Amino acid sequence: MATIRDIAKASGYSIATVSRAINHSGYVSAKAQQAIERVVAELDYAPNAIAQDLSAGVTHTIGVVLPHSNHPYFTQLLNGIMNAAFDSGYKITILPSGWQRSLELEYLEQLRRKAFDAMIFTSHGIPLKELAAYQRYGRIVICEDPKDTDLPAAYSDREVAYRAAFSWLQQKQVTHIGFLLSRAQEHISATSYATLRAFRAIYGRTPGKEWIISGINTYEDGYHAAEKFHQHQIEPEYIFSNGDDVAVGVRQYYIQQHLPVPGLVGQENQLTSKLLNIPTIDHHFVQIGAAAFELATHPEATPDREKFQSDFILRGI
Amino acid sequence: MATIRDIAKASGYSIATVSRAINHSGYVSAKAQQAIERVVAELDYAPNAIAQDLSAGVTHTIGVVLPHSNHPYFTQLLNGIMNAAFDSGYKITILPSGWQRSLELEYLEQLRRKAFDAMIFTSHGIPLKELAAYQRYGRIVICEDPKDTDLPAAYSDREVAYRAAFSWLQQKQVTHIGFLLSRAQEHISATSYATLRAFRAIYGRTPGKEWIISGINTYEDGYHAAEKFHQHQIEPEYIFSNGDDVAVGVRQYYIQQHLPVPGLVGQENQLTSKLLNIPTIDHHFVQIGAAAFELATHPEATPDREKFQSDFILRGI
DNA sequence: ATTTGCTATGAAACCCGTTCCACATTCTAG
DNA sequence: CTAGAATGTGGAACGGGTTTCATAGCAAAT
Repeated sequence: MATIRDIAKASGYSIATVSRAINHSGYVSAKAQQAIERVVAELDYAPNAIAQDLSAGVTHTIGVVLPHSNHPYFTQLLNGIMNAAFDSGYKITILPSGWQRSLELEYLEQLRRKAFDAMIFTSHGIPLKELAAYQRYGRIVICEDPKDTDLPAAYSDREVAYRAAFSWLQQKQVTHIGFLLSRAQEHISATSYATLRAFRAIYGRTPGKEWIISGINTYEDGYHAAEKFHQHQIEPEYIFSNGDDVAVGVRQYYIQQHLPVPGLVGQENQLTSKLLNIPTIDHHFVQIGAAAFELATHPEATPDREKFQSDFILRGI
Repeated sequence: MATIRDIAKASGYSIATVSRAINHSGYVSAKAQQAIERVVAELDYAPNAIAQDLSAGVTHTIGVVLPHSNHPYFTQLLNGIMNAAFDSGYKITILPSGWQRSLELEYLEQLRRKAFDAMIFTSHGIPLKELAAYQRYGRIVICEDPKDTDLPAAYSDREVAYRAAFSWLQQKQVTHIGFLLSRAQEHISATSYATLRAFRAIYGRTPGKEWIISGINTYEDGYHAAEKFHQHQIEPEYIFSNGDDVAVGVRQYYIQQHLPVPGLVGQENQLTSKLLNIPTIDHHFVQIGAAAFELATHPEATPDREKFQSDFILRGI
């Protein structure tokens, strides 16, 4: 491949002039411009992107940490991020983590090594405090409540919709509710925490442990969780699920066992809940993804927190 | 940020020795190693990834062109690619294209400029011939039949399953079949072409134009396509859909209109078809994605074509 | 006639690593 | 004891751009 020095040599101008000509940064005579352009075309020259990045000290790349690529939460966030990135000149690099500490640290290390200009954590295994410490190496945006850290964040006020949902259930005089929550390590799962807090706010009590199953994310998880409820003779009137697919998995279990299907509340407002007429919660993750991208690429953004209202979508009354 | 020259200065060794110490490439005394490591720790030094890339002439990045991020075809391919990339040391950059020629060319330009080591086109708008011409700038892998080009490819032999499906329909004495195909520009849509060819092979005839609707990819598209059939008094016994979600959209339309739902055949073997007991076709795109990644990262691979058998999954007989 | 202010150009420094190669030691085998 | 091998080290080139700064030519302003 031809380099800028080749162009300089072949055109008879200096590399400085060639650089100026190529970047149209002025101070190039019409004659020089033409001569250089001809040589560029002849030698099929294109400036090396890595060299430019090195020189500029930026990569125009945002690393997006995705623990789990099948869950709609992440798909929706990613879509939002990509929409926003579309003609921003930024590239998006996907960093699958599976919530593994070692992987997350490895990606943060890449940030330290300037492989990315910024990072977006759609979710995280390592504590926020620790994450915040890496901000000195580059901008880090998270997609949940940043708590007492100073991390920029775009996230959903999940409790708004959760409370609406529980109020609705309370009005229907539903008392026995099963909870299928996300990750097992409850202290780091904002979702699970918000769910239970909203429940407590409306119902004034805490659900018994046997009514909660954690680590539930997929259709299959939902199916097995329902099985577990059944085996332990836990019979919820309603099951509050972490995701529409989860709800559908639950439903599938009861149908296959020829048991009455309990009421369901899903999350993420996906095709499946629409299809089966299941009430759901929309956290507007596509919007949140877009907001996260903006926060990542505009370090001077103020405020650097964006909280979105979640909506409870009533269906199949 | 500290650079390798800072470390050299502070430790009293040369940058060559520092580089060797950091990369453990030998010829460094224990004393030097220790001294250098201490300074590295003190100055919080980490080698700049861009500089390394420039020096090495590689980016360890694969660009993946995705026209459409919601369709399962792309999601599955991407998952396959990411699985394979996982601990390969490669990063995956997503390049949304919407099948737009201008965008695809822009991404190819980036390849030319060495922003990626290789590219995977999960689908493409520009002709294969043109794509093939860019191979001189880097490896380009496609996910369909490369035809008469020399592009490396991982793809599904769609016709195997299509024929199985049509044979099954023929045995059931189904004669009126509606087709919901993907892109409108039929000459570049391998899927649509394969579908119709398989039909012709089994049924010995070509479906009438009024039985084919193109540009159908989503649930909503399916819904509207069904509406169109209905409005034009086209009443298929079976509708062969481009994707499970499409099939579900079709079903939704007929149900909402209180019309009998025609038989359906989906594609991609997703949750939705499982749920509604709709026969479907599995093209194994996760595997294909993984294969595409391997082809992209092993330029010397032989053969550089991998064709996967598709499977017709019979359900709801 | 002199100063000021552009335009145009190129040498050289800079971004930050890796690696080649020359040179000095220190082993090791014959 | 000595030639040859292996270890340790650093200067300098290299990867391929951008940018600063000095210099020169030339026109407008004083």
